[in-house]
Amino acid sequence: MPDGRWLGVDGDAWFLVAESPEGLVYESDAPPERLPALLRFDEDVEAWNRDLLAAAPEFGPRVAAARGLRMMRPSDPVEEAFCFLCTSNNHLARIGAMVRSLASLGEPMAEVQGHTLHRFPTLERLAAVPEPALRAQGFGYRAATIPRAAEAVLTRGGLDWFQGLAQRPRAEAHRALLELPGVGPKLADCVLLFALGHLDAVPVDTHVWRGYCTAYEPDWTYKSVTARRYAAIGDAFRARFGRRAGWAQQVLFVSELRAR
DNA sequence: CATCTACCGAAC
DNA sequence: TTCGGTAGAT
Repeated sequence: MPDGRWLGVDGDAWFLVAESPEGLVYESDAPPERLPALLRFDEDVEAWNRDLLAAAPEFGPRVAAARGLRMMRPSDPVEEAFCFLCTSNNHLARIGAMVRSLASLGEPMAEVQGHTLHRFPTLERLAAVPEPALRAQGFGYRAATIPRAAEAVLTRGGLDWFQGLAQRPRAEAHRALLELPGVGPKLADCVLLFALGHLDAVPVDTHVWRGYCTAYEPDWTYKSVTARRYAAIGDAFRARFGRRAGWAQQVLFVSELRAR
């Protein structure tokens, strides 16, 4: 919003959030516990950081640099997956435009501050979107993968199948997500970490790769991210940080970003 | 196994 | 011209 507030949707709820010296002040159509749940205010981030520092003291400066970071817990894995489908090989401004474009295909759910807010479109709706329509909206080659990925999810059982991945072992759920068109190892790990509650998933993007190579594998710096090296980073994080591996990734990611 | 290239727009 | 995940070829 122009006034610095943030207006957004998660699943079937909208939130209008402002920062104040006393903390977050917000309006929403959801019960009061919904935003704290979305931002994991019910979790003890300081304890997470203590776990990180106990396992890796060299994370000290990164933990300090990542102060204020929240790892979100979005409610709908479908919404999460298709938003992440927009992020591959892409920049933030364009991602935002694409996500808003997808959202506009969903059912209107509220009118807030003059903005019409929409639920994220259903899998059926996404599967039926003509590729040319998305091309015209600037989706580029993702215009083809988005409807195909929606079709692939429907073939496997739709939303129930997707939500069921939260109960499967992480490695198995990762393999299942890789079968979706346009979803590679990084996007699969993002969906596992944020939407499916697999807190030991470690998405490796360009920033995490750079930070990891600098700190732990200097010989890899000018090499490419192969499937083997990708997996090795996640395994190393899980061996070192256990259930905090995903949080360690978040801290590494944000500290790298903020150092640029 | 790893490396290369195409994909599409944005930013340099 | 470089950047950035995925997919397919080599």
